[in-house]
Amino acid sequence: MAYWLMKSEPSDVSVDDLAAMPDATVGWYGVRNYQARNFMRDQMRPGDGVLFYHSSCAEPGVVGLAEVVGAPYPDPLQFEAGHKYFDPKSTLEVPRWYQVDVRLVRKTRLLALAEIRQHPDLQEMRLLARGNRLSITPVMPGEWWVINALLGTE
DNA sequence: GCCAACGTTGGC
DNA sequence: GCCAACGTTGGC
Repeated sequence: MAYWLMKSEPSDVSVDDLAAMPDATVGWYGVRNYQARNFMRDQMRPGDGVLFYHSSCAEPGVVGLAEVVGAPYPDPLQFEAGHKYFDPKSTLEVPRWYQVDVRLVRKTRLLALAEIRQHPDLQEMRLLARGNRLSITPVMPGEWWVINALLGTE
Protein backbone atom coordinates (compact mmCIF):
# COMPACT_ATOMS: atom_id res chain seq x y z
CA MET A 1 0.00 0.00 0.00
CA ALA A 2 1.51 3.28 -1.14
CA TYR A 3 0.32 6.87 -1.10
CA TRP A 4 0.40 9.52 -3.78
CA LEU A 5 -0.43 13.14 -4.43
CA MET A 6 -1.99 13.78 -7.82
CA LYS A 7 -2.42 17.27 -9.24
CA SER A 8 -5.38 18.28 -11.34
CA GLU A 9 -6.25 21.69 -12.63
CA PRO A 10 -9.79 22.38 -11.47
CA SER A 11 -10.51 24.08 -14.78
CA ASP A 12 -9.91 20.63 -16.28
CA VAL A 13 -11.15 18.18 -13.64
CA SER A 14 -12.12 19.63 -10.27
CA VAL A 15 -12.99 17.57 -7.22
CA ASP A 16 -16.65 18.33 -7.88
CA ASP A 17 -16.27 17.21 -11.48
CA LEU A 18 -14.77 13.98 -10.22
CA ALA A 19 -17.56 13.48 -7.69
CA ALA A 20 -20.08 13.78 -10.53
CA MET A 21 -18.46 11.18 -12.75
CA PRO A 22 -19.76 7.61 -12.95
CA ASP A 23 -18.47 5.79 -9.85
CA ALA A 24 -16.70 9.08 -9.05
CA THR A 25 -13.89 7.66 -11.13
CA VAL A 26 -11.69 9.22 -13.79
CA GLY A 27 -8.95 7.84 -16.01
CA TRP A 28 -5.93 9.99 -15.20
CA TYR A 29 -5.31 11.04 -18.81
CA GLY A 30 -2.79 13.51 -20.13
CA VAL A 31 0.34 12.76 -18.14
CA ARG A 32 3.26 13.40 -20.51
CA ASN A 33 6.15 13.25 -18.12
CA TYR A 34 8.16 10.07 -17.86
CA GLN A 35 8.68 10.13 -14.13
CA ALA A 36 4.99 10.61 -13.45
CA ARG A 37 4.16 7.95 -16.02
CA ASN A 38 6.51 5.51 -14.36
CA PHE A 39 4.79 6.03 -11.03
CA MET A 40 1.47 5.08 -12.60
CA ARG A 41 2.72 2.31 -14.84
CA ASP A 42 5.22 0.66 -12.51
CA GLN A 43 4.38 1.47 -8.93
CA MET A 44 0.71 2.21 -8.41
CA ARG A 45 -1.50 -0.58 -7.18
CA PRO A 46 -5.24 -0.78 -6.65
CA GLY A 47 -6.11 0.55 -3.24
CA ASP A 48 -3.20 2.98 -3.05
CA GLY A 49 -4.21 6.21 -1.32
CA VAL A 50 -4.36 9.42 -3.32
CA LEU A 51 -4.42 13.04 -2.23
CA PHE A 52 -6.43 14.85 -4.87
CA TYR A 53 -4.81 18.26 -5.34
CA HIS A 54 -5.96 21.38 -7.16
CA SER A 55 -3.13 23.14 -9.00
CA SER A 56 -2.82 26.23 -11.18
CA CYS A 57 -5.72 27.94 -9.48
CA ALA A 58 -6.56 30.59 -6.91
CA GLU A 59 -6.41 28.22 -3.95
CA PRO A 60 -4.00 25.38 -4.60
CA GLY A 61 -4.15 22.50 -2.15
CA VAL A 62 -5.55 19.09 -1.27
CA VAL A 63 -9.32 18.94 -1.73
CA GLY A 64 -10.13 15.25 -1.55
CA LEU A 65 -9.08 11.70 -0.75
CA ALA A 66 -9.09 9.19 -3.55
CA GLU A 67 -7.78 5.75 -4.40
CA VAL A 68 -6.22 3.94 -7.29
CA VAL A 69 -8.61 1.52 -8.99
CA GLY A 70 -7.54 -1.26 -11.32
CA ALA A 71 -4.37 -1.74 -13.32
CA PRO A 72 -2.55 0.80 -15.50
CA TYR A 73 -3.50 0.94 -19.17
CA PRO A 74 -2.52 3.06 -22.18
CA ASP A 75 -3.82 6.63 -22.26
CA PRO A 76 -6.20 6.56 -25.26
CA LEU A 77 -5.59 10.22 -26.11
CA GLN A 78 -2.06 9.49 -27.28
CA PHE A 79 -3.59 7.78 -30.33
CA GLU A 80 -6.03 10.55 -31.25
CA ALA A 81 -4.57 12.48 -34.16
CA GLY A 82 -5.01 16.19 -33.71
CA HIS A 83 -5.67 15.96 -30.01
CA LYS A 84 -3.64 18.02 -27.60
CA TYR A 85 -2.33 14.81 -26.07
CA PHE A 86 -1.67 13.01 -29.35
CA ASP A 87 1.82 11.52 -29.55
CA PRO A 88 2.96 10.58 -33.08
CA LYS A 89 5.74 8.44 -31.66
CA SER A 90 3.35 6.22 -29.78
CA THR A 91 1.96 3.05 -31.32
CA LEU A 92 -0.77 0.64 -30.29
CA GLU A 93 1.88 -2.07 -30.03
CA VAL A 94 4.23 0.05 -27.97
CA PRO A 95 2.25 2.75 -26.19
CA ARG A 96 4.31 5.45 -24.57
CA TRP A 97 1.81 6.88 -22.07
CA TYR A 98 -0.14 5.11 -19.39
CA GLN A 99 -2.82 6.05 -16.90
CA VAL A 100 -4.66 4.60 -13.96
CA ASP A 101 -8.23 5.05 -12.84
CA VAL A 102 -8.71 7.17 -9.74
CA ARG A 103 -11.85 7.05 -7.62
CA LEU A 104 -12.84 9.83 -5.25
CA VAL A 105 -13.33 8.43 -1.74
CA ARG A 106 -14.39 11.69 -0.17
CA LYS A 107 -14.23 15.36 -0.76
CA THR A 108 -12.48 17.16 2.10
CA ARG A 109 -12.00 20.70 3.24
CA LEU A 110 -9.30 22.61 1.43
CA LEU A 111 -5.90 21.83 2.89
CA ALA A 112 -4.15 24.76 1.31
CA LEU A 113 -0.61 24.61 0.00
CA ALA A 114 0.17 27.48 2.38
CA GLU A 115 -1.01 25.34 5.31
CA ILE A 116 1.05 22.38 4.16
CA ARG A 117 4.05 24.69 3.86
CA GLN A 118 3.82 25.86 7.43
CA HIS A 119 3.14 22.48 9.04
CA PRO A 120 6.27 21.19 10.83
CA ASP A 121 5.52 17.54 10.04
CA LEU A 122 5.06 18.10 6.32
CA GLN A 123 8.26 19.91 5.45
CA GLU A 124 9.72 16.85 3.77
CA MET A 125 6.85 16.35 1.36
CA ARG A 126 8.01 15.88 -2.19
CA LEU A 127 5.37 18.40 -3.19
CA LEU A 128 7.36 21.09 -1.41
CA ALA A 129 10.75 20.12 -2.79
CA ARG A 130 12.53 22.96 -4.49
CA GLY A 131 11.70 23.14 -8.16
CA ASN A 132 9.25 20.26 -8.00
CA ARG A 133 6.94 20.26 -10.98
CA LEU A 134 5.84 16.66 -11.01
CA SER A 135 2.10 16.25 -11.29
CA ILE A 136 2.32 12.98 -9.35
CA THR A 137 4.48 12.65 -6.25
CA PRO A 138 4.88 9.90 -3.66
CA VAL A 139 3.56 10.60 -0.17
CA MET A 140 5.20 8.99 2.86
CA PRO A 141 2.91 7.02 5.21
CA GLY A 142 3.63 9.48 8.02
CA GLU A 143 2.66 12.38 5.80
CA TRP A 144 -0.53 10.60 4.81
CA TRP A 145 -1.37 10.10 8.47
CA VAL A 146 -0.68 13.73 9.40
CA ILE A 147 -2.80 15.01 6.54
CA ASN A 148 -5.67 12.69 7.40
CA ALA A 149 -5.49 13.96 10.96
CA LEU A 150 -5.60 17.54 9.73
CA LEU A 151 -8.57 16.74 7.57
CA GLY A 152 -10.37 14.79 10.27
CA THR A 153 -10.50 11.69 8.12
CA GLU A 154 -8.59 9.21 10.23
C1' DG B 1 1.38 38.12 -16.66
C1' DC B 2 5.83 37.02 -14.54
C1' DC B 3 9.37 34.02 -13.89
C1' DA B 4 12.13 30.22 -11.69
C1' DA B 5 12.96 25.67 -12.42
C1' DC B 6 13.09 21.84 -14.97
C1' DG B 7 12.27 18.63 -19.07
C1' DT B 8 12.68 17.84 -24.00
C1' DT B 9 14.44 18.48 -28.53
C1' DG B 10 17.67 18.50 -32.05
C1' DG B 11 21.99 20.11 -34.27
C1' DC B 12 26.59 19.08 -34.06
C1' DG C 1 27.09 12.91 -25.61
C1' DC C 2 26.91 17.93 -25.17
C1' DC C 3 24.31 21.86 -24.70
C1' DA C 4 21.56 25.85 -26.35
C1' DA C 5 17.01 26.82 -27.36
C1' DC C 6 12.61 26.17 -26.43
C1' DG C 7 8.39 24.58 -23.97
C1' DT C 8 5.89 23.59 -19.70
C1' DT C 9 4.60 23.83 -14.92
C1' DG C 10 2.60 26.21 -11.39
C1' DG C 11 2.84 29.51 -7.56
C1' DC C 12 2.43 34.17 -6.96
